[in-house]
Amino acid sequence: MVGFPPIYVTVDIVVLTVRCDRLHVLAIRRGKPPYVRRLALPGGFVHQDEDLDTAVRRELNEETGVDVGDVWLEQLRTYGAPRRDPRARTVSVAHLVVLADQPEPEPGTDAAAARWWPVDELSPRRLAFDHATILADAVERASARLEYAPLAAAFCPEEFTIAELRRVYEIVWGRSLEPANFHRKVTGARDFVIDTGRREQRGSGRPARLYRRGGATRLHPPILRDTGLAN
Amino acid sequence: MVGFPPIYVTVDIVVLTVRCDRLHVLAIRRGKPPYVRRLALPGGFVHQDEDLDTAVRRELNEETGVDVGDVWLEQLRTYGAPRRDPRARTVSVAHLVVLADQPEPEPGTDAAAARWWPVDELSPRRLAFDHATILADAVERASARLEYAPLAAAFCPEEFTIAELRRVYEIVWGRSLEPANFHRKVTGARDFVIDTGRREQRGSGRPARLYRRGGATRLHPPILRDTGLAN
DNA sequence: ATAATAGTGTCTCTTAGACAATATTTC
DNA sequence: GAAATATTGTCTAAGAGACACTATTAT
Repeated sequence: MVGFPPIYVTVDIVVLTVRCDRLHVLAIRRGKPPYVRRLALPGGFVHQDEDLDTAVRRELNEETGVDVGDVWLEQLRTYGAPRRDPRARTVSVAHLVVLADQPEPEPGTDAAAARWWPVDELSPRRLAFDHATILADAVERASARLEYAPLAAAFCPEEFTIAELRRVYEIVWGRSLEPANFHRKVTGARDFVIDTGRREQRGSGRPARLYRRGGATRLHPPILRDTGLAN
Repeated sequence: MVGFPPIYVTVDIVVLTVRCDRLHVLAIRRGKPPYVRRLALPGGFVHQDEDLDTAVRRELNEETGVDVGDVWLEQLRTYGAPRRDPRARTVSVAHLVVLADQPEPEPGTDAAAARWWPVDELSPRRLAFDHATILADAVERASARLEYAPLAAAFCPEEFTIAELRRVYEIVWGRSLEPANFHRKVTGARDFVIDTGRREQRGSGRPARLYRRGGATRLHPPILRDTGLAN
């Protein structure tokens, strides 16, 4: 292996959630150069004896205090432009994590610097390194996953109403969906959501049934975002 | 950056093509341990000043003599289990490359060891490292891409008939498609294929129109593989 | 009763899929 | 003409989308 200068391997983590009807991402304000005072995605070096997703769970816990028990976690893609970090050659394996709405990270811990930011307020200039690209790729991935995978439920609490599920689609896709058709679609798909039998009453209007996430790994047929405009 | 032992970063490349009506992958017989005489995917170390896809193109050219001008190249995913290579800790960024049928790699060159293998003849035990997993993931990715991306044309020569395009789908998906419906679908999708005006005559039967790949990056609506069975 | 939200019915239009029919070539 | 393959026509069924309608709660 001589002659091949080693490269630092890191993980970067795009943690998405929905709060106050907006898509949010977890980011940390940098305290030192490079990119002082800019925002960065949580992440860090992969340890010598650690699998990639193990590193993701460890960093997430260390840096943000997020409990990473049973969350949506998938590898996004790897970013390796030679000068993406001015200090040294690093290759970063980016991951996507999706959570239900969480309280703000605990103050007074290592996680204090981490905060939720509305994604649409993060102009590319506010982010360090190539993190704007990574974030954009993550949002696009989440958008695409909603079409045919049970990702929306990962944005919701354990039990949720169909309207809550629909709001996730609407917020991530930035368009409204027909409540009636959406309802039929997701309740009709086999094992996509499971009726708990309970109901929720939050305000005016007829109380909605509460559902849990079903065991299906795919939604078939998918809910397509567009009507061909993207062609 | 002290305290973080560096990790070797490599690229592994799954080069797929269709020859003789079967899906083939380019693989190299290993000459030394570990995994002597097993088959390995082409690949190698990422150089210090090289982007990831630059490394892919360089390795592909060096190891297989494949001309990597205008081919389908996409990043697949990154494999980083701590002991995936018994010699040292390596993280490999796997890529998918799709080509039209090529001649056998040139004998007498560095590429001599590389050969095309029918994918369905490569039992996991014949492959080195975690390359069986990578190959399986690559085939699954290609399968999925065919549904909504113009990947099939990458398996075909510059100009192709609709029947050739359909054969790609049939071979990768392992099922037959209705020629009439497939024809309507792909010729009807905007900018998916472009009629050259020419025709090809290869044997008996009415000569088929020749098409080129269109500029569309998406096929909408997609051609779905299954009818919900995968749910 | 009215407002509000949940959930169902129904209609139309598009598309997939099956398969018949036609077109154009070689033998 | 017979065989083979390409391409178009036609029918049916499923699903998407629009929207009317019913159900169940709070005020």
